[in-house]
Amino acid sequence: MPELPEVEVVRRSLQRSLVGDRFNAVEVRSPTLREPIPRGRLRAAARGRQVLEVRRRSKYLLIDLEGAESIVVHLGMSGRLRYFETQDPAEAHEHVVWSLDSGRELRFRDPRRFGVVLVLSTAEIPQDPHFRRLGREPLDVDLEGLIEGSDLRQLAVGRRGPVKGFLMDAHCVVGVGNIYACEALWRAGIHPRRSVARIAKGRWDALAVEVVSVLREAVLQGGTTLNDFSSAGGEPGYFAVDLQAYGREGAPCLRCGSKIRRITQSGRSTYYCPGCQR
DNA sequence: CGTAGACCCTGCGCGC
DNA sequence: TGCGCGCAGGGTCTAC
Repeated sequence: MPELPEVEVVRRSLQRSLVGDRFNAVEVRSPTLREPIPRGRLRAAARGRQVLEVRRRSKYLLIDLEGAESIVVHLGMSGRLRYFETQDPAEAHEHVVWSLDSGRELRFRDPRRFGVVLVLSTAEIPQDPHFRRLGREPLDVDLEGLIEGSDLRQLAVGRRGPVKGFLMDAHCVVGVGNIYACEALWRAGIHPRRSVARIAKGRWDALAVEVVSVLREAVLQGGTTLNDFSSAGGEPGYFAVDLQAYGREGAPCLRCGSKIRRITQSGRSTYYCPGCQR
């Protein structure tokens, strides 16, 4: 479900309506997601603590609480984090349900259970295995600025293999998943199988520009809803209509008219235009 | 060190 | 209608 834009959209809706609210209880309904859910720590963190801020690092949501602890949520492939009224009927696969002082509930639902829910102290976060080796935020305006061609080129030094895998490797650049990797490469006119060792300086620049623009546009459109993605308030995203390569196998390229092709790379579908991606 | 493949898990749409 | 297959937005571990 979620790449950087979708996680960012959820973050923004939580930031708007969760900050200032207070957790008062949590119910853990399944023992394990991708990792065991830390019941005890989650319960302690839910006891009367106010939400100070909701942040994002890579595809992780960080719900900062009083007491210098954060509830950390990763949505995996099928995870959703949404609030509900208490009387709203429960759906299948609601693994964690928090109740809030406002009377609402925050529910984490994840049929495939590739997601993660944990609690970390502020001090633990940078050292934690989930965060320690993460790469560059492409849209981090405050700290490092937008990602540039020179950043990508440096990150790719010593690497081999196709550029699509490089873009999707969170140890290099975070937040770019299968959809936006395909879209950025289409926009930049770069073949997804091209080796990172064979990309000229100017093309790295173009790629960085397109990574930034596709992610930004997707955030503005509320993310990409293919199946069931929604913000924390339940609104779908509208970027799917702007996808120009992903999911368009056999359809004409919107730039050159060639048929969009689907191939498999590292077990994931790649969509690209054989006519204008080189 | 880096990369490719298997694997984690459930649901959906398709062809038969 | 029912069944099997392939596919799905992520990440980690293992074997090379």
